[in-house]
Amino acid sequence: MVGRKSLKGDYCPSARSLDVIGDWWSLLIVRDAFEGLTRFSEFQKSLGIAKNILTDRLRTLVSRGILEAVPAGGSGSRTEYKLTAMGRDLFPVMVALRQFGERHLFGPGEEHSVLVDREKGLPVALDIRTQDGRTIGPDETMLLKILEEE
Amino acid sequence: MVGRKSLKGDYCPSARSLDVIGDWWSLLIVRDAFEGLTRFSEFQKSLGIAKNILTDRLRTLVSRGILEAVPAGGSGSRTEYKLTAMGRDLFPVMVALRQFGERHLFGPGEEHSVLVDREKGLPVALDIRTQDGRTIGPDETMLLKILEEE
DNA sequence: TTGTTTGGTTTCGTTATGCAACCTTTTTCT
DNA sequence: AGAAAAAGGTTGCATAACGAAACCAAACAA
Repeated sequence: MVGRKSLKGDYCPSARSLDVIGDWWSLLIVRDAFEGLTRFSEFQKSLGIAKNILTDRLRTLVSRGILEAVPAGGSGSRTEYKLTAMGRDLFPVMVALRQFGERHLFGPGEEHSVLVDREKGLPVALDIRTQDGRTIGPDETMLLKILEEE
Repeated sequence: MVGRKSLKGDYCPSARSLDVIGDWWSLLIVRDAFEGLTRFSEFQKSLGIAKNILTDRLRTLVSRGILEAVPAGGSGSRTEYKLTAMGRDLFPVMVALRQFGERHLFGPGEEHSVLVDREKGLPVALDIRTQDGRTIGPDETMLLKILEEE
């Protein structure tokens, strides 16, 4: 292996995103961060991830601007890992993954957690829309490619 | 390693989704499939992935119901890999990743491809909304957890 | 101040990945 | 039809990523 391929230079935004958070653990860490976990041990307990790997992933997520390492409130002190503004912008990705899972990955009658509107307690919806408000699917869209020149 | 941890049994739909398409290559293959690629060689050329890995990923995606292997039109014949209905339901995930990338992973003035409404040619939007139509962010939501019993 | 938890690092063995060579079946060219 | 090329893989080997467990220093609690 010459090293895992990097997609940094790809013109496709999805590819670049995967380059940043496409790792198997990274999005799970982000998911937990959305649920309020901040400490090394919390992530480790929640995910069952090896400590050396968690160390690496947290560092990477921090270096990429998804998480920030802030000194924990106390005196000493230890660090807490919190989502940055950029990290919070991953919310739609998490919701999209969730909705896919809900629809396809649970048997009938099998229970799962549900993301709800805090105010009314009703499940949230995610949709893709045109500028004039129509909800659309993959077939009603197309990709406008930009060709770069040297 | 006793084998990569499986999240199949997790009650969190996001986790299960990641279990199915959280692999580094899988979502890139799905992305290409959304762009109309169907053949082994097309994916290989587009992604620069090693052939043995591509073989493995295509098989896995088929076995999980994301892609289907259909005999190519001709006489012989070779197989084409197409998104299933379930696979097409990954569209919001792709769009969410794309929007994140567009917002954070390109420098100002740096060009990238854009997903547009086929009819009007305008960029599409993705948003998360309550049942009564308000667009909301992570702070206005909460997770309703289901505790399973034995 | 002694012990315990937190937040790691190190070592080592296993798994995943990439590369290149090879192979068989289609398709294309003549 | 026959030869050549391309498609669609498979195999073997080298290396990088990963996981488990042991170890360790700084914080914190008693």
